[in-house]
Amino acid sequence: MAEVAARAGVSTMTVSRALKRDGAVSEETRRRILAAVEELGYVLDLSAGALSSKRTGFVAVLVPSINNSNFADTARGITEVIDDQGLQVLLGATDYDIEKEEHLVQTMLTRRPDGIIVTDGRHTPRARRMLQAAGIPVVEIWDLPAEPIDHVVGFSNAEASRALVHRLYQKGYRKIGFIGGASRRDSRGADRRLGYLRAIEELGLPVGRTIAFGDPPISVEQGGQAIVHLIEQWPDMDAAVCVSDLSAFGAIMECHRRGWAVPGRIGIAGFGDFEVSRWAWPRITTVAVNCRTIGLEAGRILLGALDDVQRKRTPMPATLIVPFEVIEREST
Amino acid sequence: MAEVAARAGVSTMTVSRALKRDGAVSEETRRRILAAVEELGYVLDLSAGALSSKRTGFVAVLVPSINNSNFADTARGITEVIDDQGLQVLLGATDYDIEKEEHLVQTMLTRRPDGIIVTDGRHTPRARRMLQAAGIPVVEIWDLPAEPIDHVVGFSNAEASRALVHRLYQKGYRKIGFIGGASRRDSRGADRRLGYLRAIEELGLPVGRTIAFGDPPISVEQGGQAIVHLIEQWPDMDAAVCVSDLSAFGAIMECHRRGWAVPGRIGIAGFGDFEVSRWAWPRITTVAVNCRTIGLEAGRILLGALDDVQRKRTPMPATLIVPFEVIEREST
DNA sequence: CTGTTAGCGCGTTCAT
DNA sequence: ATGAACGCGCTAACAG
Repeated sequence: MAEVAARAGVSTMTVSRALKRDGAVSEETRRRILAAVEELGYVLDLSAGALSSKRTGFVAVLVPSINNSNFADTARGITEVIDDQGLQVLLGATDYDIEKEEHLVQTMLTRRPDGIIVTDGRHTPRARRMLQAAGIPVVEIWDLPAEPIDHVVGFSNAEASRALVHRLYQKGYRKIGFIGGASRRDSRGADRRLGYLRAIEELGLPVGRTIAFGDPPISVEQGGQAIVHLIEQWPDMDAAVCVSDLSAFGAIMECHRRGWAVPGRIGIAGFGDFEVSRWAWPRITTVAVNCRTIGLEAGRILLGALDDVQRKRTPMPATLIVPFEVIEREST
Repeated sequence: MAEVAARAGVSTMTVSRALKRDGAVSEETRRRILAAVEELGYVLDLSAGALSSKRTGFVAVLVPSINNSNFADTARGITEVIDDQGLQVLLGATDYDIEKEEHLVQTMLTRRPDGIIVTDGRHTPRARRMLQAAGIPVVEIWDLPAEPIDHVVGFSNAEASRALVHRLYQKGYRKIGFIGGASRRDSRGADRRLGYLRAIEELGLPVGRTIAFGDPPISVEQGGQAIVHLIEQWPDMDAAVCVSDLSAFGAIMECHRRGWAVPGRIGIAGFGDFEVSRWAWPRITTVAVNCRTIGLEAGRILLGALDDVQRKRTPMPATLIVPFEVIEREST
């Protein structure tokens, strides 16, 4: 920067200003500086800038998996909003593991992000403590934690799942099973199961028709295996609710393979409105949540909080509930 | 750090050492320091460390899209390798746009990454210049650039596609069409089309049977539309090669919907071995590349180069060609 | 609109 | 095995 400054005949401070958005620099000076930058191939060093300005421009984002189009969409939404402000996302995947989340939180904090977005409201006590002590805005997404750390953008997975079962009931289904992951690692999956159970009970339908399969994310293959178990165990089953569209898709493909008509023999519904559900044959009934919107809103709330911090106002924790929608398609 | 040092009765330098892997600190001192760290809830500030050590511990990774399981797998592979060494991935998505790539390269370099991994061998001249001038190891992946910048981990998309067409020919297919994106933005897609054309010519099959659809990534929906065009335009068509599994999947589902048997009426093949292809009905013939391996190897090569740099050896540019495999499944 | 001074929180380097 | 002095490259704060 000193070289650029020398070449442009100004001080480094003026170069610094010219290279920022808000820099109050005369047009002529800026032109000379940018020319010098170009000639020297100079690239600003933000890590040094971060040290002196005490703002790194990083936003840490923790999702269960980037290899899941729902979370990838959310991450994109966050990135879109954040990019505009010249901030940079630090993405981490927890693999649905709160221990791993704790470790990632620690690693991320080491980079001094200006804010952090975490998926889920479940954390280890230590992770929770670190998040609270970090002194930066925190946004928990994709869930409605009972005790939010700070801001929240999410919805009730249980309510959504319950609404889906009610809709199936209205369509005439009476023997409704559930296919989901075995462990309690995936709290959203667990919530969906809860909503299913609540609905079954409310409606007085036969209970206990649940297949639990391996560690989340339970995927296409396990959906296929589960539907076979379900039908073999309870041959009168007329519908199956799956913890996600991926397992619903696997279940439907397995039904084709065995000559079980969907929805003729059995109706199948998923969760998440993945792209596959819109184009599968039959198209899959599901619960749609606007994943990108979750990301956009989380990003906006974070930016607002950051702005508050900069103006030395105390940010007010916000909770934003995004809508979900049961989408009926051909599979039920 | 000064507070930790005071509490542990040592200098900050000793704290710094205790917090690194290689730190030469006595067991007793380290124990006291870690205790102080825990009591004070101290978190190391790597951005400050980066400034003085001149190593940020960042590795920039540019992929066309994170919402594509192939690239997500590669990103995971890179992260796995890189994490072990305490490095942190800075992920960016170019949206298959080399202008956007140029902008991202600039943004990333601003963070002073220790190395950078870019997808594809096509770059704007300015991006190329910036990558070369950055003075850090560069790895180009997923392609075999004619003029590599530095290291390469990839394969020939054209060869892979060509092999697929030859395999279809062996199975008896003679009227083979191609479904892909319209623009030249996706260089891997363009390469696959090239390989298809080469094979068609070598085998003396009827040419011109190509449907080009919108901007990449062409996806499930466009696959469905394209197969209809293809069959209506050339009713004697007996097979279609799709630029990716997603479009192949869309094509197959559309065929189901219209009562065109796959592979009875028409054989359909994809590219990429996405999970959907393994579980769709019928399972989809495709070209498999080990995406995670591309990531792992790219990460390893980068780490090797970083090690060379640290030991002040000049790293030798390496080119690693990963294997591909034509996988025949039920759809052909 | 521009410059000066000081310092961000560490790690390097050298000394002990 | 440990410590002291210094500086990494930039920006905040203030002055002009």
